[in-house]
Amino acid sequence: MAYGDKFDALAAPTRRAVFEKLKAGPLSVGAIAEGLPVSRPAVSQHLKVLKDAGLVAEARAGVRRIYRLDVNGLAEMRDYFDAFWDEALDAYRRSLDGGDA
Amino acid sequence: MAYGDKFDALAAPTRRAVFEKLKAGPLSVGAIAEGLPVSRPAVSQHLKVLKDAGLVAEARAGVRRIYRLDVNGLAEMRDYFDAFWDEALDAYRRSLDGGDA
DNA sequence: CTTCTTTGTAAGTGTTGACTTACATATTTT
DNA sequence: AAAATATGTAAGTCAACACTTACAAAGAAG
Repeated sequence: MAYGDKFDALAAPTRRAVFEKLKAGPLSVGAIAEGLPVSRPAVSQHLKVLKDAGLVAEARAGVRRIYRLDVNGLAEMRDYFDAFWDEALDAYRRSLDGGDA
Repeated sequence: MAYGDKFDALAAPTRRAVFEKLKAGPLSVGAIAEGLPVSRPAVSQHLKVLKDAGLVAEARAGVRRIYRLDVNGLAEMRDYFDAFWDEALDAYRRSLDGGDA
């Protein structure tokens, strides 16, 4: 739920690959694992991390599980960056103002 | 230089703490380490990772080294998110259009 | 109901990396 | 030039974690 978990989740390259595959649209676990250089269980584990971090969501369809990006989680990260950006620029402006007056 | 390194760099909690401290403005290594629950050399190592990732920059001032946020690196991450966001929304819209027509 | 498909989970392994202490280096100060 | 300050680097340790294979579960299909 915290953005820290999201950064953590996106740190591992394979997990980022999984994440980026879902950018094109919802996919089953098998479809995600296809083409990736790791085993299918590994993909399952990565999906669990991404899901716990709130970056992907899951829907059951028969025996398959369809994963998709979680728009709320994405928005949280974007907001974090926007806020960070604002604060950093703010501090920079302040340093110019009162820097050596 | 790739955004992957940036995600990597921001994955470790202590390193994120270092990063966030610099949000308020440039600081020396000692000042950054102050209050953090790790040794000063650990902070030096974290700063190296952040610098290699292009997230912070360094300036020498006498015997001290002043670290500050690297605005270009921040912009790269923001751009990555913006692009990701756009692509994801695009795919979502396409799925609504041709989904079951 | 048995079989096949799709997925999650358990257990084990090897590597990475975050951290520590000890030391080297460079600049300021006296 | 000697002492003190501020930092980077080397070496070693310990835990976390990404990955594997083997197994369990649950629904689809024959």
